[in-house]
Amino acid sequence: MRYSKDHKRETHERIVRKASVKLRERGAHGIGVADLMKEAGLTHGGFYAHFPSREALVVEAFAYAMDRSAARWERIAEETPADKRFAAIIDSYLSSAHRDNPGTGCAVPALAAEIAREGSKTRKVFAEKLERMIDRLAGQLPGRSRKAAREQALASLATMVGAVILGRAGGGEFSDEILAASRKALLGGFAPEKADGRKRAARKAAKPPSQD
Amino acid sequence: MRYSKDHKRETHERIVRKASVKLRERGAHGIGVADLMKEAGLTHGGFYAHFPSREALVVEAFAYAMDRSAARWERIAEETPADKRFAAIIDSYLSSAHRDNPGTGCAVPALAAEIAREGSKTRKVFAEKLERMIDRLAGQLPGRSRKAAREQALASLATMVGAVILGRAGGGEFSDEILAASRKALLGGFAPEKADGRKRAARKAAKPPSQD
DNA sequence: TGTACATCAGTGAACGCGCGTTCACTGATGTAC
DNA sequence: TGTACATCAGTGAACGCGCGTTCACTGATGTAC
Repeated sequence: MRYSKDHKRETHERIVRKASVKLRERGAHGIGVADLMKEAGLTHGGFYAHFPSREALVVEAFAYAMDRSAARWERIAEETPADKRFAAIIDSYLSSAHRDNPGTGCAVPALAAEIAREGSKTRKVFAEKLERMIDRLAGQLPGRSRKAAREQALASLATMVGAVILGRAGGGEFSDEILAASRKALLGGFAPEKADGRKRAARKAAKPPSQD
Repeated sequence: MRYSKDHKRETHERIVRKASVKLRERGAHGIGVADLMKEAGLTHGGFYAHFPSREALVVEAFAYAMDRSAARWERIAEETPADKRFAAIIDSYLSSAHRDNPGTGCAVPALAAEIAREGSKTRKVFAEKLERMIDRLAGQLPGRSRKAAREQALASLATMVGAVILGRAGGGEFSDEILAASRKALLGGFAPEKADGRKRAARKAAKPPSQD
């Protein structure tokens, strides 16, 4: 071998990682192959040494982002006492930081509507990754039957995803309002993060926290 | 005037109406000017006699669809006893018929994620139309303070939008499951439409019901 | 009422640009001896 | 250890296609007289 054993794999992963950020920020059709490669510090010609098509990268980057989200939830669960885990996930998901940084946030609010229009292969990847996320969420709801926990996880995820999408699209005052109302609905009135325009602006300027 | 007074206005409206269906089905960037005009029975060259740019049509078609959704909720409210109005809207929104027919359904789950990436002018139109929808929804929650009704309407809308998006992207068994779980969460266990794969297929084949 | 004229909604060819993809080439690095 | 060679990750020019937009033209219809 002419390059270190892992060289190509590392490049491949770097492309996927950088692409997953840009795709969440700009949408599945919002950025071209040349820009995607530039993000990874390469030129566009080399792209096809790593992926059979642009579409293949989109699917891989999307799957990567969803795995990161599930992993993040696992990490939050490890770091939090059992009875506060669900609330900790909700608070993180419905934070203004998550809303304001789609590139490092959950891929579902950023890309699910576009996934719905893709072929069955892409949708299948999505469905698999989504199951993992739901399992992680349902796992933080003890003292219920498996069925009841799953039901609550599904409905909670719907609220979380809808709130982040609406918050991002609406902007302004409304944007804080819908996060707060959704948090309240999911956690029963507990609302640690107050809506605050200045705080929002400050967070936006700060280094984006990872929500992966 | 060479043509009947309303001729141009009628054509304009027909383009907007047809475009609003296709845009909801295929996304804001999923269809071209030529196809959009073809839908209205015209050729692409005439487009710029009606709209300054493709973008302008997208905004207009989007606003049109959201107005239709708010109007639809008003109509449901008129036809339903006061204490069942909220449930009637939820049931309609979280139906498999709505999930399976994005083109005639609510524009929010179809297009909100893309709206979030548009300029402030588009986002402002979205925010205005969304307020109307929220008012209509909050209006069906009597016996609460205005503030409490609005909060519940916001959180409910988040759940509704998230459930339809996830249902569309996920497909299969999951798709019925998330609608049912969300309905249960919003209405407290009342679930008139059972998850049923065959029924879903049958509805899909049938003429799409309007969810506008 | 009938005829000549004016208007403009709509047509369709053409343009320019961006983007996904291809391909001949380069040069850095590992291997053989 | 040092040198010649082989490999292939990455380069960048080029191609072809689709799409938004422009524009000269058409022809249906209303108006003037």
